[in-house]
Amino acid sequence: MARWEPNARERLVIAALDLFGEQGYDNTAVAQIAERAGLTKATFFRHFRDKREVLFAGQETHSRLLADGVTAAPDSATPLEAVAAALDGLTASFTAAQRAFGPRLLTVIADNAELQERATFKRASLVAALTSALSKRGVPDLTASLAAELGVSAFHRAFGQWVDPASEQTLTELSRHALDELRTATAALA
Amino acid sequence: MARWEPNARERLVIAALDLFGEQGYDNTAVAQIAERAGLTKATFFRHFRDKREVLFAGQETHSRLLADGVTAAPDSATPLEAVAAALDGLTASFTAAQRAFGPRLLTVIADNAELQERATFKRASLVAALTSALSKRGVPDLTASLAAELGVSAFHRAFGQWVDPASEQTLTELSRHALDELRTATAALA
DNA sequence: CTAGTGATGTGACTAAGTCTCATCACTCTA
DNA sequence: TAGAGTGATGAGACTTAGTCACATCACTAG
Repeated sequence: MARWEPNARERLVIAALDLFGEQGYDNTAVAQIAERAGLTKATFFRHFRDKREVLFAGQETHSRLLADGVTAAPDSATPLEAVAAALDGLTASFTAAQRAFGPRLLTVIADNAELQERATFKRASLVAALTSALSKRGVPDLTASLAAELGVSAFHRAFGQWVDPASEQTLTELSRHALDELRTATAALA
Repeated sequence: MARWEPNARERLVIAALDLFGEQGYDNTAVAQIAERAGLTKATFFRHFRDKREVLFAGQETHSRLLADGVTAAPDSATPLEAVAAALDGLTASFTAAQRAFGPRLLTVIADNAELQERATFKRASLVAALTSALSKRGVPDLTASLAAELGVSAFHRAFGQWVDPASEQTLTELSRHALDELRTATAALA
């Protein structure tokens, strides 16, 4: 038998998602989340910087995956091709569990301004990570940030579709398709 | 003589900017800001939703200006031309006082993660306002959000340059130029 | 068997943000 | 001109996010 029940972090995330769904984010205290997970408030804050973060844990990993994907792309790849490669790496990392929790997660976030703010910031962090990785390949600043923006847009659109139980395509497929659409729309713009 | 000293809101903004600059955002309590402005904590929160908001007041106005600018653009205007017109309207609304406070404002924001998060969210609100105004003109979704993103990017780049005391160009000129550069970079992308 | 070590609990503390009620200076109206 | 609003403010209590110092406890390495 373990010293403590394992997976404290995961238990906290699930408790939080459940409670936010049942009562709303504002009506749920951190102490209550911790209690449902069999822990205390202090332990919650050892795992997450703040109350919002419990729904966004692990996003640093996504930034890393994107950056690594860009770095690993062949020198001959155009900026958008490097972004596409990075998206393949990122999307491949998603699990069925993440898909299953997706709809509830998106609903809870959509219902609360604080959470939308955090989500927006996380999105911007992904863009920044991609931009910086592209810059290191010698891509000019403006081009890099545009390509990064397209990549993250594609990912978010794809994630929204993937999470729909009716969807039958892979997250990777959806993401490639979304990036293609965005590239086309971009070409039509200028 | 007035019932109360006028311009409570403005006094709060200035007190906050001063104190954040002197002591840092985290080391400044709302009660302290209110005190320096000759008011109390409760009054502060009657003027601003939260502590961050004191540095971002009036941004709803910017969203409205952008949306109105897009709506007012001639039917014949392309999406990017409508965005350019909206930027002209927005940038024309900025005052010398805003330019003077700019550097301190940007410094304070750059030094604090909470404030960066709020700034990112405000930026996203501008993009959303522009996107929605473009959609109402019949611009397809993807095109609308891309054009909106370009517009807000241009504005932010321009604002950063304008606020530099060494700069001699108008905010409007800088913004037009930034949008041109972004359009060019976009064309090179696809 | 003992000295760590790392995750957790405890409880006190600060400050953000909310809320209710009182005040006060001015305005409008009879 | 008295008296009834009115709107911005003050006072102060209250909840909860977030921090911190210190204790505990179960396991591990020597």
